[in-house]
Amino acid sequence: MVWRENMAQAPVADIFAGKYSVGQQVTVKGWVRTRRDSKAGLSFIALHDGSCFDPIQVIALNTLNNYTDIQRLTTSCSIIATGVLKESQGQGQSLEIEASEVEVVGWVENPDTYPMAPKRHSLEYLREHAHLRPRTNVIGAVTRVRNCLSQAIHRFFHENGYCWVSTPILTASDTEGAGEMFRVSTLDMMNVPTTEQGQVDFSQDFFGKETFLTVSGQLNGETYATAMSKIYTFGPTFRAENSNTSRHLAEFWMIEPEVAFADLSDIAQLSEDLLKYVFKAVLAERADDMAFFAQRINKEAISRLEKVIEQDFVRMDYTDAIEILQNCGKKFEFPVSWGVDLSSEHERYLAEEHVGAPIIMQNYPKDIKAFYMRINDDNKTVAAMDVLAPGIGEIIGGSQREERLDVFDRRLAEMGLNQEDYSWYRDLRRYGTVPHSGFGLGFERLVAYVTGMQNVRDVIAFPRTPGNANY
RNA sequence: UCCCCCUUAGCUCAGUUGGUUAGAGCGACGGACUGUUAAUCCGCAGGUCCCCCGUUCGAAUCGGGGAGGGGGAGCCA
Repeated sequence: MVWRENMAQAPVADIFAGKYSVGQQVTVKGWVRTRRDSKAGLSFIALHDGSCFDPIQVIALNTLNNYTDIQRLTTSCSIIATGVLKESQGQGQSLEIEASEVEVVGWVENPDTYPMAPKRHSLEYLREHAHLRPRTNVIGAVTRVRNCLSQAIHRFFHENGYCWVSTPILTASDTEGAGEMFRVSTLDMMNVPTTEQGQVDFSQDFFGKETFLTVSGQLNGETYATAMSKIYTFGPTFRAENSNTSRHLAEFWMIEPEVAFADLSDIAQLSEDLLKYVFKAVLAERADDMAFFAQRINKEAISRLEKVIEQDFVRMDYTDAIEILQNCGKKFEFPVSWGVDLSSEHERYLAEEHVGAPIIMQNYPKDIKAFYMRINDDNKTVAAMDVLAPGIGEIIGGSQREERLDVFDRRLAEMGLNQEDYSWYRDLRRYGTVPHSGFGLGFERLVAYVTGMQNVRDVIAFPRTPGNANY
């Protein structure tokens, strides 16, 4: 064992997992959630250390020499408690620690104004105290589930022979078409160098050209997929869009698998397998946190995941979806006809009412999709797919990529894009081209869907949104 | 970027057609009680009614502007 078990500190999760036996001496380190005093001459301290949902109960007898201090403990004081692990005499918990020593490491000054009172707070309020909110039940649970999902995603890809590629965050490619980009520059903004034409002279900038934060690792990912066969990226992504919704962040994390010798149906199946795998992992590994979400956030948090794991995702062609929407007898704010992009109300109707489960929507009109998507034989649609989840909407967007150089060049020309700007991307089609496909999974949307949390700002540690980069 | 809503105690919110001293619950604090479990009971403290300007004898309340927050739409993941 490289990492020796630290006998001086027992994670609360390990205690509840039975890694310590009753009668054994243990030391726990963490923060006070609540303290209750009994006239029987003892205090009950609920201590949490983030390792699991439940706090451990520490019994502090009034025979401790610092018992008067212990009676002043309030929420979030940090303590180290050592004592014997015992079966609890009270209801509500199986195990507790009868402390022989309780060291107060850090007090909470002025408990009256400490922002995280032991009571229910609104999620909006917690957002405004983002540095203290991980100490709460909700955000602690979100944080563990998020971690569980991250680990499960890596495990899924690893077990299936995928290679994790870290694609660049800084990019000079401003032609990715996925949205507004953040500029990255070391130029003196008070004294910007200009060209003779009066434009900003980016040749004097750090990289000698205009650079941005990435909006997608896909194009880079394709280069590695056409060598390593199966790759994925998992990293931060940036969009400078002025989006103010519960589903958008300026900085978010995205998982982008890219697979050579794979067509649209392969990638659709991959998305379904991946989601089911991570759903199972969360239900198995974070039952405690999921029970909390089911109790307090969304009654169906667990049952709907169980249901989704059981059934096949419904595959639906865009063209069929349009027909369903036109014939469903429902009035939509935006009328539906073949060629229009589906809006939230349409996607929500299909996923939540018509099907009641995740939908894999496929084969969209080429005019509403990106330049790199593969043209279908009908010459009207492209091999694109979106996974629409009930309650959250688009969670995955992907496609088969256009691998035929002549078709690709024609598409570029149609869209008024320059071949020179895509020289290395075109090379992939010139040198040993191969059908390949991939998708992007919005990680925060995934965490929100799994937990039932309604706003992606509550499932990332420090959300960045227009007008807000605090902490 | 567009539409709508909100801002009153540490937190969540009431606050009548504009009227004198702005309320409740929770939290905090003090006490009672108790192998308790955001426990219960009693008590106490706590307010720049988001900011600025205006209308008025008088503004938490009405009008204008600003700031912050939320929901929805679009963009997308």
